[in-house]
Amino acid sequence: MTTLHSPNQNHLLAALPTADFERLAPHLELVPLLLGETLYEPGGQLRHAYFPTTAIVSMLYIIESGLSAEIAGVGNEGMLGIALFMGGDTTPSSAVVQTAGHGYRLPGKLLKEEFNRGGLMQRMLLRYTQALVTQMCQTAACNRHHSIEQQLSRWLLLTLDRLPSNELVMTQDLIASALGVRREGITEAAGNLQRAGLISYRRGHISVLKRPGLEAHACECYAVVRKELGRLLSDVQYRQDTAPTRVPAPQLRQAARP
Amino acid sequence: MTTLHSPNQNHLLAALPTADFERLAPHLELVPLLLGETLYEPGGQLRHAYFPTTAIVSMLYIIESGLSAEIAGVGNEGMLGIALFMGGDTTPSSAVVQTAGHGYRLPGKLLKEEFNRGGLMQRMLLRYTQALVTQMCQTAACNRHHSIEQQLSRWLLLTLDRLPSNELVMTQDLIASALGVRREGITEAAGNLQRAGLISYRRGHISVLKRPGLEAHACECYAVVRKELGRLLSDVQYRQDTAPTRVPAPQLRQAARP
DNA sequence: CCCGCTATGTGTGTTTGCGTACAGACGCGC
DNA sequence: GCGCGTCTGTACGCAAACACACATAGCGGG
Repeated sequence: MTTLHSPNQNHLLAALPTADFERLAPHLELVPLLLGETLYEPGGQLRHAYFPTTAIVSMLYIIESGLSAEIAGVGNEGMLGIALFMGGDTTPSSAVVQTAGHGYRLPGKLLKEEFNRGGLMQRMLLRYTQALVTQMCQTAACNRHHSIEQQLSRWLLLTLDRLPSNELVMTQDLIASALGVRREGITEAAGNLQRAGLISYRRGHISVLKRPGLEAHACECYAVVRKELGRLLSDVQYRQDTAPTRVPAPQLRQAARP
Repeated sequence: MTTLHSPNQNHLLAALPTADFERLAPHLELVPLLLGETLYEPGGQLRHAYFPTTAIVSMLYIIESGLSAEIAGVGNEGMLGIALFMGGDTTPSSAVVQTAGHGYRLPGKLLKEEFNRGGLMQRMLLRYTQALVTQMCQTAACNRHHSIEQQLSRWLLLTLDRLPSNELVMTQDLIASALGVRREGITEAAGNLQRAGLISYRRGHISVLKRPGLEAHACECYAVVRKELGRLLSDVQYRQDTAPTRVPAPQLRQAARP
């Protein structure tokens, strides 16, 4: 019998040394992450760290006027709750579930303790934070200089990389608030991509038809983030025992362009 | 006799426990940081960490087309070279001196060693990184949603907070590349601020005349960053011996608005 | 003191994305 | 299988910022 869910579906958890993992395992709680659910409120205390397995969570920054901007996305390659070990227990950004699925959560106190042991877990978490920072930088520059259509392409590709299928369940409204643009802007950009035969759209479901074409439409930002994520997280050693339930290798695929 | 320069002018160095500081001190090298000088090239190896004292350094992200976006600014409240202890020895962003002055540099290897001791230095560096991340998030959102004039106001205030005087030496061209906009955009925005009597401009020199007015012109982003920086770095304990040469207290002033 | 470099001011036309408004269309639940 | 709520497509006018082009002015070096 195969378990449907396993902490090892998350790359960070799967890369923990056996001793560390076994110490944490009893405290890992499987939680369903519902579409649109808010994991962190801006300014609130962080009670848990989340390790997504099949879900994707978006780190959003919301300004006074209610407008938002996505800072970074987190899938099974990462975790949420960086601030727990960075100090200061709160984040200024909110975390919203972008693709429904599951994840494991760990009481914040335990994550902090584990981090402070200073072992491999610490190294991995810091390395991951660095990858996250890279993503944030690229997003910031992309926001500034690239068109909505390019940004949409980038976003679709990054999201797709975190999913097993080539279809994503997602309304244009949600995408718009992730990219920090109007819903109509997404309608138009998505329309263009559809007319170009790259994607197909149907009320809340987007299928990517021609991935290479989409990559050509996207700005360089996609390739850069992909490459950096690969570089920083590539040398991770997975535990032996993860083999059975392990996801089909680091799920982020190779970028097509050099 | 008073020394003109001292590592204690940098808040992070000034907050190190005596034992830690004395271990590092012999390796701290005072370097002049020239206007426009590039400390880090994107993708290059990080040889040194920099602790600005009187200089201000801008972390810039430059995209393929040559356009840029400022990620964050670093003055004597912080340091450059985060990636050294986060893992992966390189940064995707470049670091450019925005206000000439001085700083101390430390061989990267030593910073890493010190970080890995896991003491107060580690806690401080992580805490500072968290503050930096906050700044990056706010900048990203600000890029997306606020006008050039608001962004310019924010930027002037943040820069001013890191300087002893109310004048900054800075061409519109440099500001433009920091904010990732056209030079003409800055000319226009600065013209408006000048006509409003908030600043005065003269070929490479900007004086802030009415700080409160400028704060009113700026978006919320300024106040948010200020507050968060204060919160995260406020509980720092300075060493006794820093008293003589110490800068006039945490130089970041209190935000005017609540 | 003058020259030349560089910084700054200004103008025109164009593009992108925003705000608003509304019509149709899909799909879920009853 | 019907209805309603939500999602999607489209259209208009507008504002912000862009690209490009050029005129002027300050400052430092010779």
